[in-house]
Amino acid sequence: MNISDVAKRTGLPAKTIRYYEEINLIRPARDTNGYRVFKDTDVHKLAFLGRARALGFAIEDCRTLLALYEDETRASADVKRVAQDHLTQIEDKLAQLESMRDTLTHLVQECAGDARPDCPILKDLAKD
Amino acid sequence: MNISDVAKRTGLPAKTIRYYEEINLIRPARDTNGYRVFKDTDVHKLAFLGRARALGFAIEDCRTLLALYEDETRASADVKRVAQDHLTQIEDKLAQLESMRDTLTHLVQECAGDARPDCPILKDLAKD
DNA sequence: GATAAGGGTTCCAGTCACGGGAAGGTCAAG
DNA sequence: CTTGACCTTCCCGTGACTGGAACCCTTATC
Repeated sequence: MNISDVAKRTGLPAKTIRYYEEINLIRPARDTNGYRVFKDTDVHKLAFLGRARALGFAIEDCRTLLALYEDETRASADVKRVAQDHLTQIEDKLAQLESMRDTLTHLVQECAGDARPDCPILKDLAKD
Repeated sequence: MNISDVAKRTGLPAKTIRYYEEINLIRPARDTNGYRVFKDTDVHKLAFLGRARALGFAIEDCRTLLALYEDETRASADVKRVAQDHLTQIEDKLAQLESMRDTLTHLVQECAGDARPDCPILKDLAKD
């Protein structure tokens, strides 16, 4: 299978697939003409990576998860720890964004949004 | 005032202040020895920028907001639009993160997290 | 007068996970 | 034989800094 077929199947851009090879997440074979040749296992790994990325895991986490996936003697605790750490980071980020949203929502509501220069948003940003 | 004093006052790292000068957000004067010399207006601008960044505004938005702040004939509608657009982006990001959090929370709960290899997290990532 | 500490300066490289685009090789169809 | 759609590698740019090297300036101390 060539790269564009794999891209269609996995939903990943070809660029991304090449990048994943470059950083050794996958190692597709090569045809005599230099084209990458993907086996089902490659496609499967890429789909795995795509889903892990969609859950927000960093590339290095994805590498770890893939290694755990391929290690049949893994402990589920190792997987859980990676996921739990990531979940904690997401929750931190959420709290931060919610705080921003709350402040911004308030400021936007206060602002008349007309032709006059008076603006509580700027006033807040410029407060001493 | 030298850069480290400004860093203390604004809470911004000196590196960041130099960066803001490099991209022309501020233009501090220079002493004969080459040191940056910050006036109160510079410090004020930097504090403004720090607060805008803390609300998640992109640097280019900060540039716009600063320009609006300094333009006494601005329309508050222009400020509000920038803030509203940013707020919308934050809400999109929030929805995305919440979706990740929900999925991850569920998966983490399902995972035994013990020495056995069986793991619903990996199972989910590897699903067809 | 030498030196050391603690400022300051510039410049370069790295971060993260790709995306865009150029230059060029390969393949199947008409 | 050419056209068009593939494929390849390589290099640059993204955002907003951060770290570090190499070097200059000032002040205090020995």
